[in-house]
Amino acid sequence: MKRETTEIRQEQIKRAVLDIIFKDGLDQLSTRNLAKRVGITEGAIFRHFKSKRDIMLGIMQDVKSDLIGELRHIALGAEGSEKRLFTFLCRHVKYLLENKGITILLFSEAAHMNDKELKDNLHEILSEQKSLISKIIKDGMAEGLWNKKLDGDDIATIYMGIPITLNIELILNPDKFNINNFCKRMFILMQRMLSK
Amino acid sequence: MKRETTEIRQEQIKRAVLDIIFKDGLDQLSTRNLAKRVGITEGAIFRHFKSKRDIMLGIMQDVKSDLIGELRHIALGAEGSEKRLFTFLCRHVKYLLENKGITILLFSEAAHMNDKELKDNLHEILSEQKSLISKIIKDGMAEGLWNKKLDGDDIATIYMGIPITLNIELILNPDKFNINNFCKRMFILMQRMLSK
DNA sequence: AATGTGTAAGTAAGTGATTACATATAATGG
DNA sequence: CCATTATATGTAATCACTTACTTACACATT
Repeated sequence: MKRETTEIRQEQIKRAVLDIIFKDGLDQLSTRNLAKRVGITEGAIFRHFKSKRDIMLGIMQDVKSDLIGELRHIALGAEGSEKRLFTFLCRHVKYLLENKGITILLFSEAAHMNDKELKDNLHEILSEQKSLISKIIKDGMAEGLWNKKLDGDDIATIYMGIPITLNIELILNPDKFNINNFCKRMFILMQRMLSK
Repeated sequence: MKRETTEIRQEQIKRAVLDIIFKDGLDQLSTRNLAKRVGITEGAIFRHFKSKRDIMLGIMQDVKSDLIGELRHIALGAEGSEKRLFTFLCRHVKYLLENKGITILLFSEAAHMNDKELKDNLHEILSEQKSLISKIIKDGMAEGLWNKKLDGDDIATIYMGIPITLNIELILNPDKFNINNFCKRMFILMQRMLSK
């Protein structure tokens, strides 16, 4: 009967959620399995989170503060647009690789769309990413770097597909998919799309 | 007690699956709700499919024969690569718009990855799409239309993000998202990416 | 002694699937 | 052509099981 503080348990539980999702699949994400993975009983889970839904909200909150926080910092930074776009993309990819269950969790929430708060959170996360990308692109156009006639939103749409596709490949093709320099390779294609 | 043939019921049931997924969300997809939507009882569902899993397999089979069949026909057709790429993309988008639950269904199967047959089906669907795209791109390069130095697989990766992103936008932004000329707009960006 | 963290055993509700039985439609034989 | 038998499609009730969550109680730390 090892005891830990709620703070520690909460982190362990959120970690376990992502771990289960990526390694065992979404259907294995029950409070039973979650408890087993953390090494406590099911009841203890509810000592640290008032509901399963609350765990999900907590994870989304982490994404907002960790990932979005960093991405915002990059996008609004002082570097040139080209550098910012590259750093942004690489940071984004890195985060997804370090938190492999995140994408599935987010999109499963989109698919189970009966919870307004969860859906709003996801919407906020994605639209913020998109608008940060749009910002970088607009800056790059103003700098005279990229073609001004392009629609920034369309570019952002294409951009958003990259991390999602990455995650799907990671699930379906964990061995075969070439992850080396992934962000660099994608960046080059984005650059070509944007060029004058 | 209206009676219909198994063939008709099977179609109705598969339709209802996609309808429920897109309109009510994945968590509403129970055999109970399915029966209600079709207008029969739960037991009757199992008269026409031996399991819920079999319904999913049936839908995947439809995707393979309908969508993939058409895409293959386009990709391997006699038109120029540029025309084929455009037609391919537009057909792909059109299919997803007409079968709005499909993407969610497919990727939820990827997320619940404990069923090898379902996962293999999904893998087959996606990798076939990718290789058809790669084919078109390779042809275009051989025609001297596009930059030969580009990695066809990377382009295909970017391409695959387009339909997925489309579907996510449809769920999260059903009103705001601009669907007009979507395939044309995406095609233009693809073209820029491919250009010499 | 008080408080925070744990456990074991429950709950009600929902799941996919099966059962025994009913009835509509088609096929058959006189 | 009609009565009878099969067959295909339907229903209502129920199955065993899983789910998220709760309760009553125990024990560790301070």
